[in-house]
Amino acid sequence: MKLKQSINLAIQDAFKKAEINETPLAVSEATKPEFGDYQFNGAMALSKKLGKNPREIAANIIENLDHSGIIAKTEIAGPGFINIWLNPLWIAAQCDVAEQDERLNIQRKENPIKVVVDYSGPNMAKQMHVGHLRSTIIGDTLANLLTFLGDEVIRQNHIGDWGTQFGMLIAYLEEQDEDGSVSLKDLEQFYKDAKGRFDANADFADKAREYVVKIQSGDTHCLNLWQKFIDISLGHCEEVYEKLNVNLTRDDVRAESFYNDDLASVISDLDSKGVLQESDGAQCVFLEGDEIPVIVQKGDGGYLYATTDLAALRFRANVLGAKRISYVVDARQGGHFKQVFKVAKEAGFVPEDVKLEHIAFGTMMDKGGKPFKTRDGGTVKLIDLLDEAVVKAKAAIKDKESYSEEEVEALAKIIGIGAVKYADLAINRESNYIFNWDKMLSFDGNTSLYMQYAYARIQSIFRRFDGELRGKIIIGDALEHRLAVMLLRFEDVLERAAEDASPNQITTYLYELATLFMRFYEQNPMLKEGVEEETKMSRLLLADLTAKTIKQGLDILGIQVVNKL
RNA sequence: GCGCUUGUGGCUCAAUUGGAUAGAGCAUCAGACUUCGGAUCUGAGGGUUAGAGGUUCGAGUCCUCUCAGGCGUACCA
Repeated sequence: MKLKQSINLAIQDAFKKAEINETPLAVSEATKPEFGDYQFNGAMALSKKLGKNPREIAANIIENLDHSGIIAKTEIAGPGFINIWLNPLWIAAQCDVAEQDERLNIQRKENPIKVVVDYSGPNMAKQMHVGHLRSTIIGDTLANLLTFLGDEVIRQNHIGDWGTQFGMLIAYLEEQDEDGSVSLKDLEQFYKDAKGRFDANADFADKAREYVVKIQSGDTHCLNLWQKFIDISLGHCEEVYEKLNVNLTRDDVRAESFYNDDLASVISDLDSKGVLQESDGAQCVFLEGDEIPVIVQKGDGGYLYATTDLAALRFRANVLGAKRISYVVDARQGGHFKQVFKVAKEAGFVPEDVKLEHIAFGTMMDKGGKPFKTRDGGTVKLIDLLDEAVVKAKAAIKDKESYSEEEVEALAKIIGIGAVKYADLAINRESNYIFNWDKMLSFDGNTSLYMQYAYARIQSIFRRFDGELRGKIIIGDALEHRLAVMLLRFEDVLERAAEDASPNQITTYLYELATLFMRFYEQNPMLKEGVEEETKMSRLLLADLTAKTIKQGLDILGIQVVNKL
């Protein structure tokens, strides 16, 4: 249900009838219940243009506004706000439609586009660490969201599998003379050991350098070793994705190495476009207004990550046909992407109408506001963090006796992982955020557990209710009215979240919805004695729609729900 | 130095993109149970939105300056 749009249409209609020849401002949600459900603030803005008092304009709009359909009541307030109350019968009917519909009456986009979402992007030489968490789950949420709304989403996991370090790593792997499963169990250790060997032994170092050249020139033996290394390393990532309930598979991997053969043509194309310049022996593109150029080829002929990114942009726009390309990458790389996007457009690698965006996010901090590290200052492995979340969740489960061991295990997984993801997604992605176990595993406030609790409570009602859910929703009081309007807002929220690529708009909405439901639940009994059948059914239907909305919202965030908690 | 970015109650975060009296949670204090799941709900106190100017009907949001933090700044990714 595109609620806002429906109201906007009514306003537009009123504008026409009132012969106001302007495009009205969009309505917004009322800031307070006393102000109705929605408010129109456009009268003030028109005051100067039309040379009239805003309240006069507002009155004119209201006179011409249809009060027999969506809108039940309006009033002029303050300098010229129009407060709008929606028609309870209309709201109820819309909720009924949503409740009956698998997609909660949310239509797929009429004009879907192809969107590339580039996220996660782990480095194969190392294990995934906490720094990869945000990219992985924010990107996954965006991909889920756009898919749900009807776009054709192409997930791209741009893994780092190319570069000089791999010569050293595969040379060391070969020397270990085993299938790699043991020594590669801990990639950090393996890297350290390889580096130690590299520094201590000149012959080994020579061999490592030789292997770099060999991989890049397609030597079969070295490529096989490299492939083996990548397979094992990628396997570690997949373990993390599995635990995180993230929808990334091997099919989504389009590694740096994939673009290797395109790099020379990136340079020659830039040259033929006339944007290439030599500076200090390196091949550069100088952008207007920037002092430092984008270096695309080093003095020694080697390529850089800007080169690979340009190749990837070209591929995504032209071969994959993307109209929107979203990079979910740390905010610190903002400068890099700004430049690369500019070069890509200037060189004609990407058509003008393709939207390129850097979905930047802040750094994860510890309680003291410092970058998140282990006690001895090392990076925290993501897998360790997730395992710890499950352990902590298990400890937090009450009444463990009433569950089997498997059930506790399954429950702890969903709760623990869900808590980590929710806590991250609930925060405006651009700001740094403070990682706090106690807060994220709390049942109070805007947490995944509060949401899970609300959901489980509704499921509990339906376990007790052994009838057939029929009848229809009747708005009985102010609280039910607010709850119903909130439920109908879901699509607007999702659209906005998709537009801005900001998952926290979804979490904020879900929290408001759950809070409102809890109040409704306390105040309006369903299964208790003395509740009339009609009222009971209406309330059950509202509860059911709330549960479905929470479930769908969490599903987009990649968080599972449980029926019992 | 230059560039980007952030600054909102004691703490952690919101604020529908310029709208009305800046909202939540935690913490503090005070209430509500023969619990449709109290892991809940109701209420109270707590704010010069870092500071100073400006733009306009209207500013946490836009502009300028100042202060304080973070990050980036030519051949790593």
